Parts: sequence; structure tokens; C-alpha cells
Amino acid sequence: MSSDSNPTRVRILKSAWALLEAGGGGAVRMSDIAKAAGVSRQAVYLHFPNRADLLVATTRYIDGVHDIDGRLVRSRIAGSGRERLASWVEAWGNYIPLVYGVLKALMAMKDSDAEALAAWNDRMQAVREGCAAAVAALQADGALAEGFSAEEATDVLWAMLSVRTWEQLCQECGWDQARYVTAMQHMTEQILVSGGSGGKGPIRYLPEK
Amino acid sequence: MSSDSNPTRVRILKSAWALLEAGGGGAVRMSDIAKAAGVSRQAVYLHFPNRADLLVATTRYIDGVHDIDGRLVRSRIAGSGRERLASWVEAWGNYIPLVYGVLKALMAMKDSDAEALAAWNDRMQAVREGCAAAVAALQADGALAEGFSAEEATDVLWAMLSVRTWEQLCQECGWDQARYVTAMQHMTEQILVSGGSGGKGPIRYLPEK
DNA sequence: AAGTAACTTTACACTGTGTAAAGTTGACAC
DNA sequence: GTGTCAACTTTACACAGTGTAAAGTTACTT
Repeated sequence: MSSDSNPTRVRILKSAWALLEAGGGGAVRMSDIAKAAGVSRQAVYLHFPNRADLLVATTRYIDGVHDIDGRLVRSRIAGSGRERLASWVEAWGNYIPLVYGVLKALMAMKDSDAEALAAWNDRMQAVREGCAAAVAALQADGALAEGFSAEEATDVLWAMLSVRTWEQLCQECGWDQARYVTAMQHMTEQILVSGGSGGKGPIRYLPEK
Repeated sequence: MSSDSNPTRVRILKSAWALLEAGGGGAVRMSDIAKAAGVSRQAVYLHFPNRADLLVATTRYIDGVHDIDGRLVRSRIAGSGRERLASWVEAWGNYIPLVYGVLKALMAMKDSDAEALAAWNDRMQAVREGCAAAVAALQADGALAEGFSAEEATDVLWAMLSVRTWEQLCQECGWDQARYVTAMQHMTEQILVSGGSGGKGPIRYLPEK
């Protein structure tokens, strides 16, 4: 698309990404991004109608750079339901830190801006679908824990894999990213797979190195 | 204290509570609260130096009305570690919806306002202590699941019981409050208690009625 | 009658988003 | 060279909400 080859537009996106990832979060203003891109504040509005749109465009830009689609598709190849759950947790869990800065800004905006809310919901709905697919794979194997309906299990997985939970463990509690992923694999298995981790299968739960 | 007997102050607090609980969240302005209390906007600033302080005072007011201290203390009486975990999950989990409106406003404020952040951290640190106490009780029984240090277990419990997780399940996914509490009791037990729920003990996990 | 506390009214500073419009610059067309 | 067009800059302003400042009102106290 022409949008990806427009140099000024790309410079703005890269600046937004850099500032947001540097920890600014909701404190990054349009003027900061403009300054970082070496462009006037008004020029930013020439390319993006508003802040919410710029944030969304930034996540899409980052997605492209990291080949997110590829990652997620690969996470769906796994054979058994358990393997698929583990690979989904890993794929999404490792994606979060890549876009956390932008998502944080979007989260902060979403309860005062309708556009930001819509963008956020759209994104999170996609994540929910990944969770639902993992749960469906478990169910197809007859491995879904008793006590939860498929929908409840999806809700639980979605909540456990939420950006907020990642934020709390990795940002506030200082967890290491690798520890987060293995712990999440372990916990989601304990909760969602029938029989829990009683019989240890081929999937390794504890830190590998 | 005179602060609790000052009628205007109390009217402001009650108005703030009502508006916030009605779902306003971050969208409730100082002028809305003033209007609801039948007082000028400036009068609010006569009683509370800023919005963050008003929000904090509102949670304290609600705490007092609901005898929160009593509830939490009672949750620590339970005998075994497992019972104590379940009663802590219940006590805190059932407290969240009572103050959710105010907490939501505080959460929205905390990444742009240092005072709100400090107030939030203070509150959440208290919750963390409750989590740490429950984990310590499990550990004293030798019932803490292997694979987690006491600190990690505290982090996990704290994250699972976060306001955000409650929000996602009960607000976004439409879970019933009672279901939330029983599911959380079940999940925290599965993850934190050694042996999981393999041997079903005296604690009921599934909905009671 | 003076004083004082609690409140109102009016007004303004500040921050950040988004809109509006006129001016600059460089490339390309003919 | 002249024209024109797009991309960008500059300047200015509307708007929302928080918080500050100060003068005015009211009613109760002594």
C-alpha cells in the first residue's frame, strides 16, 4: 500500500513506536511524536485523523515488522489440544511485550474516547478468538477440565492472558518474560486441562535454561 | 472525627459514590459531583484538595459503611491454609464490586496523576499483604504447590484477584458475582495448593445454589 | 455591631486535542 | 519561465476539565 511507502507517515509511526515503547504510555503527546519525527504537530494530523487512529496504525505497523500473523498461524499447527494451548499461550504471551507501550496508551484512552475503545475491542476480540480456538482444541481431545463450559474456559483463558495480567506480573512484580510464559503455560494447563498436571506429559512447564 | 460528621463533606462523598457506582467511571467530573451534592464546584475544593483525594476519601467512606476491616479480619480466622485461601478469595472478591466504581476512576487517573498513583499503590499493597498471608498459611501447612516460591505464589494470587481480572470476567464477560467467587476459589486452589483438587476436601468449589 | 465560617460567584491559568486557514517550498508539466 | 499541485509549516483558536484566586453573600456567634 502507498501508506507503507510514504516516508513521512512511516517516520511518524516509528517515532510513535519508539516513544511509546520507551515507557511513556499515556503520557506521550501528539506534539512529542511530531517533534521526534522532525515534523510539525499539524503534519501528524495530515496523516492520522486523531490520536486513536495513530495508535492503531502504530500497532499495525509493529505487527507487520514482527510478522505477527505468521506467529499466530504457526501457533495453530500444534497437534494435541494441550500442545496447542501451550503454543497459543507462548505466541500471544511473547507478543505482548512487543506492543505493550502502544497497548498501554490505547488502554488509557479507551475509557474516554469511543474510537480508542472500538479499536481496543477489535484487537482484544481477536485475542479472544485465539483463546476460543485453544479451548475448542482441548474439547475436541476430550481434555477440557470438568467444571467449566467451553465459553467459561475461554473467558478464563482470555482473562489470564490479558495485557493487564502481563503488566502486573512483568512490570509491577518484576517477572522475567520467560518465567511469565512458562508459568502461564503451567497455570492454564492446571486450570483448563482435565486431570491437571498430575500426569506429566511431553510438554515442559518449568523454566528450560 | 469531625470529617465524618461534617454534613456537606458527607453529602459530597455520598454523591461521588453514587455517581461513580452508577457506572460513570472516569467520566465523572468534579462539577457533576458538586451538582449532585447540591453545592458549588468550588465548595468541593473547600473539602478536598483535588480529585484524587476525593476519590480516596470516597473509598474510605465506603469501607467504613461496609465494615471492610471486619470482613478482612474475619477472613483470617480460618483454620487450615486451604480454608484461609478460600475465605480470603471470598472476602476480597466480594469486596471488589462494592467499590468498583471508585476504583475504576482511580485506575483511570493513576497513569496521569502522581497522587492517584500513590493512593492506588497504597490500596493494592494492602491487598497484596492479604495474598501473602494466605500463601504463608498454605506454606505453614506444607500445602503450597511445588514450582512456585512463596513470593511468586503471592504475585500469582495477587494478579488473579486483581480488579482488572474481576472487571474482565464480571463486566466484559458478564459473569455472575457468585460464579466469579467460586471459580476463583477453584482456580487459586488448583494453582497454589499442592496436589491440586485431586483429592476433594471439605471446601465446596462449585456453585452452591 | 463586629467577626467569622461556610459557601457562592466570577474569572482566569494551564494542558492537551483537534480544527481552520493562510503561507512556504519544491517538483513536475508544458 | 510560468503555473499548479502536494506536502508541509505557521499561527490562531475552540473546547474540555482541573485547579487557583479573590471578592461577595449569608447566617450564626459573641
